[in-house]
Amino acid sequence: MLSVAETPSPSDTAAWLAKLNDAQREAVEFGTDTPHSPPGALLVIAGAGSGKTSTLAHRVANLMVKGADPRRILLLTFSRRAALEMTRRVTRIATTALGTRAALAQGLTWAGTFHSVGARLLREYAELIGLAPAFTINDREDSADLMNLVRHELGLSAKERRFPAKGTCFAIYSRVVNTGASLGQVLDSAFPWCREWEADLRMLFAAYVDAKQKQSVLDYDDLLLYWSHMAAEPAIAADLSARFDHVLVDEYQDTNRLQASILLALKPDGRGLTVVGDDAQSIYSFRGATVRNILDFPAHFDPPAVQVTLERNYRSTEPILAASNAVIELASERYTKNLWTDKSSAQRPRLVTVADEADQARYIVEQVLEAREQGMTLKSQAVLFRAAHHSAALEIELTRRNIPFVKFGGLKFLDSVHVKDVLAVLRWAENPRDRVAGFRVVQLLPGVGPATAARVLDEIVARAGVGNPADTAGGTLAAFAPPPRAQEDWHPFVRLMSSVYGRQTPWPAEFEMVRRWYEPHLERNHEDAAIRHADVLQMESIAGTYASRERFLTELTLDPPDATSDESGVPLIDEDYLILSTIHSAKGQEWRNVFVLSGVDGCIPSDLGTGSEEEIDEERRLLYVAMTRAKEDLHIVVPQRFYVHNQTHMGDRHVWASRTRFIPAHLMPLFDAYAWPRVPVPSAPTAAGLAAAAQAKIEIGARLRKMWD
DNA sequence: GTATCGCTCCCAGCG
DNA sequence: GGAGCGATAC
Repeated sequence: MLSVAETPSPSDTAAWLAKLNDAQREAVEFGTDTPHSPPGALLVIAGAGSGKTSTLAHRVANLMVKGADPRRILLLTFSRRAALEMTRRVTRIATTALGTRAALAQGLTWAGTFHSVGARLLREYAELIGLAPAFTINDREDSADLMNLVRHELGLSAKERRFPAKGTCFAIYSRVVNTGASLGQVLDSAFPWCREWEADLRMLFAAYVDAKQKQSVLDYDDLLLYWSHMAAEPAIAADLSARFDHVLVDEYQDTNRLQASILLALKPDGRGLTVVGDDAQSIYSFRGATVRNILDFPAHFDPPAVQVTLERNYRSTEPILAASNAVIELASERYTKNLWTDKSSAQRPRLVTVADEADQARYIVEQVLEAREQGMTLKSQAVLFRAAHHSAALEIELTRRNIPFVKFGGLKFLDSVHVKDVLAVLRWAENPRDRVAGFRVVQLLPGVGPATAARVLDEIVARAGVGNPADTAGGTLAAFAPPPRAQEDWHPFVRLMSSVYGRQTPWPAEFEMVRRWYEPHLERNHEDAAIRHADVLQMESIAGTYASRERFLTELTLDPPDATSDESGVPLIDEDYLILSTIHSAKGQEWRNVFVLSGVDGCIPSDLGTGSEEEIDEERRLLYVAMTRAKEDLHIVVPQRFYVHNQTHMGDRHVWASRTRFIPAHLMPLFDAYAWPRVPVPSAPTAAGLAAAAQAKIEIGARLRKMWD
């Protein structure tokens, strides 16, 4: 990604740094001469494609070269994928730079997401802060389920006016935690239709927190919240912050206030702290991220953090960059730079008008195959979209044409019922107090519903008292009198649970045992048991790669497989396949050929995200992120007509869409605009004439078809 | 108390 | 188009 710097490097600079440009080198070398007594904080503003990952990796490697202990470097990334990539690159660079000391690079063990590092630290310090070390972690769905249990117990579900749904309750709670704002503020700004429930919500959240603590379960937010409180506790704070000489954070524009507070607690004076990000690519405010973190970062410290800006782009051609810059320039608030590049090209980004989603799919397939004919692998091409379901029509067309693809983002493996069932057994085994898991598992038995399940769980907790419920839960189940209809299934169930509570079968054989127990229930409950069974088997092979049940559960919750494909399972690594991805999941990546799906108002911006100026600006940044993923060729496809799926019997069958508002008419000269399929027009057609002709043809065709709808 | 059916509501992005 | 809910049947 880096190209050779235009000025020769000074003679005292090591050869492995010579490839960096001046700004990159400044970021890499800042303060590294005194790695054991680092100077103040460093902020690197890194534009799209400016060699950010490489710069950060070089900085880490450089710290190690100058004598920093890799075991005392904390590297926080946005995703596990990014952490792996970073570790890989640091190792490679360090191997070049360190020569015989290259093995040092293996010591970089503290690289991960805020959540995974938090989970690891919390297990270490659990006893000190009154947390059961065997705590289990609820994903978003589990958390919402627990919120729901509590909601029912408090009688909030029986209000005459409908109380917010479980997911909404959890979203409100999560936002309060992550933004540090008050409940009232959050309701006003993001959930105004729930305003009337403030008092009930407050009560619900208190009970939810209480339930989590009694059950020794943490949700995602708790991983940050406990960490933040732990870091603020004087007795632990000193120990915690002394563990790490250097803390480096990637994608800082997408951190929230809670995460910022953790960093400040770890490095109050900013010494040894490096954050990297780009405010133009901030796209996660829906989960509490605030661009203020990066904007206000320098002023947090005295003296203020040193700022380095990387604005040379090594990724995209000049026309792609010009169009991207123009799009982001229209933001109402804008803080940074224009990117520049010396990669020239005659090809402007394309703005392609097609009739409808079916034509959009056909256009993409045609273009993808044509590019492949010319030697561009499928893997170096990607289709990006705002929401996971936007790619439905395309997926059908790709399957029909036998084009393999892998889709990132959207519905997760872990969201399916059968996967959650199996995981619930394991989570309940790990932590018998986990009520959501237990509730789910017991009800798998035919004849057992919520009432029986609640009684079973109550008895397990009562019998265990303050002791370890894993010791007594098996006995409690054995002694329990099941309802008559569940009689037959009860014994195998007790045998299974006693075995897993007592850890009688080593991991991963235990998984197989659980799977075998689950199979008949799977077949009984699901028509499509065969497909689901394949998922469970796939999970079993993943389970085999983890050292223990606890590791498996933690890792799977914090880093679920993020890709799905047409067939179950991800294609083999050496196969070629097209990339489909939500724009959010495309963060940090790049492809030679990029298609942006449905560049229309209602999709980008999403019709759900046009409430306020801030929301619209975030949607604009999303388009900017999508556009700047492209290296050589960029297609923004604009279908003119959408079928409405969610309609009443006699409802209108389609809507007309217009080009995204983020590309207004005066930006059109930056694009190569045309309609597809191309329509032959006699005598020197103008682009506008072509488009109009195509439009007319489309409209007439549509009307003729509609006669028979 | 549990299972099932049909109706209604609501719909993104993610660790 | 799917999840979640209430009403109804076992």
